[in-house]
Amino acid sequence: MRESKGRSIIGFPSDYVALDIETTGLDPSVDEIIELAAIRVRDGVRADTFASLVKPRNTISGFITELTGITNDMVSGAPRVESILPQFCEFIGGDVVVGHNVNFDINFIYDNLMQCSRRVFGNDFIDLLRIARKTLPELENHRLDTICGHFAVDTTAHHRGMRDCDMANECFQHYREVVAQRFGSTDEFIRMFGHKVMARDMTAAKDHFNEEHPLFNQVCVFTGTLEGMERREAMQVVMNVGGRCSDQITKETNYLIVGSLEYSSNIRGNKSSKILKAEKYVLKGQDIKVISQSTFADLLNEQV
DNA sequence: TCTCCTCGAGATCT
DNA sequence: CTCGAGGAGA
Repeated sequence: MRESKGRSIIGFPSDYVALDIETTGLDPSVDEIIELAAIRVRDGVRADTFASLVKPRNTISGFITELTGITNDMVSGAPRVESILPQFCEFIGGDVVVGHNVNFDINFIYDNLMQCSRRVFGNDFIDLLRIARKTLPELENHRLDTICGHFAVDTTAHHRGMRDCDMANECFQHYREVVAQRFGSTDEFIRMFGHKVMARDMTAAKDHFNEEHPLFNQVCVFTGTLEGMERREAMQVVMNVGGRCSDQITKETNYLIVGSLEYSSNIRGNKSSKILKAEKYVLKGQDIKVISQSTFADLLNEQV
């Protein structure tokens, strides 16, 4: 299904189409499009727009009217999807499509276009939700209105097509700046996206260390899932006290910090390969300390 | 060291 | 769906 769908990509082009649709529900196989909206951007500025209500075959539920403000009266004189969707797609052309959780919109467009025109919608797309999660991990959630709140973007008339389109597009501009600020540059962000954070890529946030700290110059390896903190954060803390991080047990390893292994697929409470490897090295006389997360926390807080 | 795989957890869209 | 963690194999 959806064989010729475009690919989800990460990027910050200056030419693209931002879009948003409203529907009668969440499921593309049973629900219908009731509004289409798009903004064509050229050289980073809004060049043209497209907006239209769409008349569905079934009536719009009270819940959806409450949510979007779109009533059955409003769509009674609107075009059917089979007549307006091809125009919409013509407006989009071959552009990269941008939107918040745009995969949702793409699926509705793909299925409807296939059904009424036997054509595929193969445009590549940039899902701003992915960029938001990577860029603003500290937010409590990554719903569009929450992100707009963070960037002080106006959310008046939220859940109408053109407004959501504008909101997402404004957020896109903000991501550019935040990404450049937090990752050095958009190019660096794109390069790192989707790659595991390797221990060797970590750098300390300062260059002066207390050489008496128990983790100073100690090589630390993590296994399992930590509680209340991501592995990346933990590695950062180690770096910041002058320690070093590695992804695998070697002759250089000093500490193995063990998180919870119960969520891991092929482990199921058993020992991970890193633990087994560490125990082998210990038998050969190497001094690897296998410690729990709480012991790790104690070491960090130790004042010398 | 690198790429590709599996699995479970956790969100977001209307 | 996307992501992180760990594993297998080259």
